Amino acid sequence: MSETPADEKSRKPSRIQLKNRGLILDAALEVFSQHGYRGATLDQIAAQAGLSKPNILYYFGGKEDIHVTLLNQLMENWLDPLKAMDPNGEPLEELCSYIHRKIEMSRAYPRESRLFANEILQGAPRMKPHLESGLKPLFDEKCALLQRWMDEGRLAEVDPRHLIFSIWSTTQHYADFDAQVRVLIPESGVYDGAQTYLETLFCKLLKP
Amino acid sequence: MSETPADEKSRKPSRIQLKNRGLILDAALEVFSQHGYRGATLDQIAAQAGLSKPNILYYFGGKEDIHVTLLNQLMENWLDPLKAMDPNGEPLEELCSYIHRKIEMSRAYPRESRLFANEILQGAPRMKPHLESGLKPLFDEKCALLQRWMDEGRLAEVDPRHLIFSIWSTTQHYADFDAQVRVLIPESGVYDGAQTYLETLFCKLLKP
DNA sequence: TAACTTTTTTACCATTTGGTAAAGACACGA
DNA sequence: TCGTGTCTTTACCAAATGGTAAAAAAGTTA
Repeated sequence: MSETPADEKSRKPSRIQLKNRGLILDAALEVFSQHGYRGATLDQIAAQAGLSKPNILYYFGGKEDIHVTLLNQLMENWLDPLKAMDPNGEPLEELCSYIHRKIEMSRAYPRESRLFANEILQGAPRMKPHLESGLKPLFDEKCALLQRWMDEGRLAEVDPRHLIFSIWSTTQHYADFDAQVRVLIPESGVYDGAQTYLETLFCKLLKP
Repeated sequence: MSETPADEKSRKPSRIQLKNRGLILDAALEVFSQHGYRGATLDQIAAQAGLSKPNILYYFGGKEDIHVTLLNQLMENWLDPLKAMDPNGEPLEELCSYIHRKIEMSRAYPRESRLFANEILQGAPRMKPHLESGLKPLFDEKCALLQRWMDEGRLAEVDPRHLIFSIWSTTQHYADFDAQVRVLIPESGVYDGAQTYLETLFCKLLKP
């Protein structure tokens, strides 16, 4: 009669379940984003969450289950800024605000960025399907949109695919390579400088 | 009387030592670059190298020793392209050929790029000293050079530090996020497209 | 409060992992 | 070919790791 909370079928999660699953996912995000999947241990996650290891396995089916849950959650939020690029907006404006959102995400959610980076670095073993089914169609759609804007002469002509790559890489760099950035630019306010610089970079490139 | 080959003092490494240390380092590069330090195992490295685990520990002091050796080796080659930026050259030309060299390294040495990315992602625990003593001075020097060029009106004015970051991130992206790039651009010839795009990007930005 | 369910802890276990000891195989100069 | 030092293998080990069973504790509800 009783069911594991992790079970899809379980009716409504109790207050305690909600709280603890949240604690665990947050702890796991911390640990996975720092050490990658194989480098992270359940003990570390347990310690970070302030729970015992068996208690964690009461809420999740196992290490992999936690990781997959995190990646699924991530994928949704991660695509949002790109989705928000409006086909009916002003091209340059849309791109600038896309860049702006991406930098903001890098600043606000560096752990998520590193979790993603780790997964891709290691060959995306648990995420390739998601990339193909979720990211690829969106990517193609937005590439087509950019191409249309270029054909209409509203943006300078460049390869839209590499354009998107360069936006991703430059913005995520500040989260993913934080350790390096901190060494080279000890002061704070790095993100503000990045914001200004990247806006210039892409505006100069794309102004028709 | 006999000494470990790993010992600094050992006279000259024998033919066998040279070959096997090479095999091991190459195997370790493969494994570490894919799984990060904690995710890699000596057994994997041993299998990849075609040697037994104890045999590997005959040539290196331990897992960490191998990793550190790799990182040291890496650091040298990694700084070369930046070092090669000539203060007496033509600014735009120097920067373009720097970008060119960086892309070539991304194409030719993706494992090295991922090894580095992994280390930084995880907070650079074994590399922070190197970053401070090796990279930082060079970075500052080249930033000053770029600033001078800008002051002389030979380059457009931008923050040199973010300029360098953006060159690093865009070029290394193709090695580090290879798994993602492959999903989104299945064809070959990605690097040629990147070369063209990035040259446009930075030329438009920097043309005075 | 009594009965029942949900949550947490304690005590384990099998496997993997980094590493070692010591015997055996090999290379090579005298 | 013999002996000496170099290299490799076999057989281990202690610690760490993902995971489980089952009892104890804490909530919840009638």
